[in-house]
Amino acid sequence: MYKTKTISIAFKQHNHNACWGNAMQAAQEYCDKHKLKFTPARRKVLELLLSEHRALGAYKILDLLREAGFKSQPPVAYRALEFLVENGFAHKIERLNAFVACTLHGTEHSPTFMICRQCENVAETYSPASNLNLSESAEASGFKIEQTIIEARGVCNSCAKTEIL
Amino acid sequence: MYKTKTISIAFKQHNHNACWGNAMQAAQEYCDKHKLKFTPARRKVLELLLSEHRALGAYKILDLLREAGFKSQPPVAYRALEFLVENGFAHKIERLNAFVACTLHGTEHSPTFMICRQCENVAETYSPASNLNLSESAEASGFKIEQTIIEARGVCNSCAKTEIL
DNA sequence: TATTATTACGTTATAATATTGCAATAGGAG
DNA sequence: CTCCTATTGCAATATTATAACGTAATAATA
Ligand SMILES: [Zn+2]
Ligand SMILES: [Zn+2]
Ligand SMILES: [Zn+2]
Ligand SMILES: [Zn+2]
Repeated sequence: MYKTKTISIAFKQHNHNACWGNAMQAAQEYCDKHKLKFTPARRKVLELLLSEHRALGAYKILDLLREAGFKSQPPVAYRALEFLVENGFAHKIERLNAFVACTLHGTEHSPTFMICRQCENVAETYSPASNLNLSESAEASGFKIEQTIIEARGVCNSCAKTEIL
Repeated sequence: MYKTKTISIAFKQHNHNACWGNAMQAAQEYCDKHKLKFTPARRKVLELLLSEHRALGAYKILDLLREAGFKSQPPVAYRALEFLVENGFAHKIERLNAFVACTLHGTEHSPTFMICRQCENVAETYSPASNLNLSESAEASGFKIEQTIIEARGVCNSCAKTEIL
């Protein structure tokens, strides 16, 4: 677990070990600063989500928590996930009923997810221009947008290569 | 049911009776043309979805089917919904685990939904420009987008007026 | 028409996802 | 320490969705 091997995130090569460590450290610092309790269960769930750039379902997380010696009733996972999502450390991918660690924490952002339908890796990007367009058209009808989530489904580069044609 | 009263769709005033009738007729014609079986359950579910511009959960639909004299085991609703979604007559709103009738049927479209968090009305619009931007940035990382869904959450005009401040 | 294949339906059961309620406990503020 | 609040432990339950399988209806073929 937490190998140094570079894996594809945002379907790009990167040093995932550093990626993981930076994110955990940033989370710790953010919690310290905002007096949030980064309890063992919350920390562990974030570690699990960060271990790969894939979406994990709540019950998968629950299994992993149990393996790690935590209690394993559903609320354990759901409460930790709620904390992480509320504080911007993770996002829920609605299409998958699953969760990913946020790769853009701290910045105010409307996330766009690119979800590979084959490997279920999830890349998160900003979506600045598009949201702007959307806001304008919404305002025309008096709708006030508070949050926008874009979920794009497709195939990543490496899965496309191995696809049966 | 199916009153003539104009209600807010896309959070705009319109003659919903005509809106409903046109959509049902278009669905019938599309099914005739494509040799799709527009069976009573499928028709009824589309009628229900079209009766308001709100998202309905599968079990709510199931209740309404039962009231209308249909069988009421979950597969009855899910099968009809699957048919409607597959053929573009309805969309699933993932955030709500619920379904809305498509208001842009026939046109190839990547839907954008504006979902009022208060009344749960759902307006569907195109999202042309934004998808273009997205495709470009996706291609840069080798990700091939097949489908994009944008779900914007907020408050509609009329709910905003009544909101507790 | 008879034969075969396909599609849809009826029914039961169960899986997968998520929440509620309440008692017990742990940490901080005063 | 004591009060207060946030968090946890635990049991039950709610909600959403699918699997499995036989039957009936329809379509395609002969
Ligand atoms: Zn990484
Ligand atoms: Zn992939
Ligand atoms: Zn209407
Ligand atoms: Zn509203």
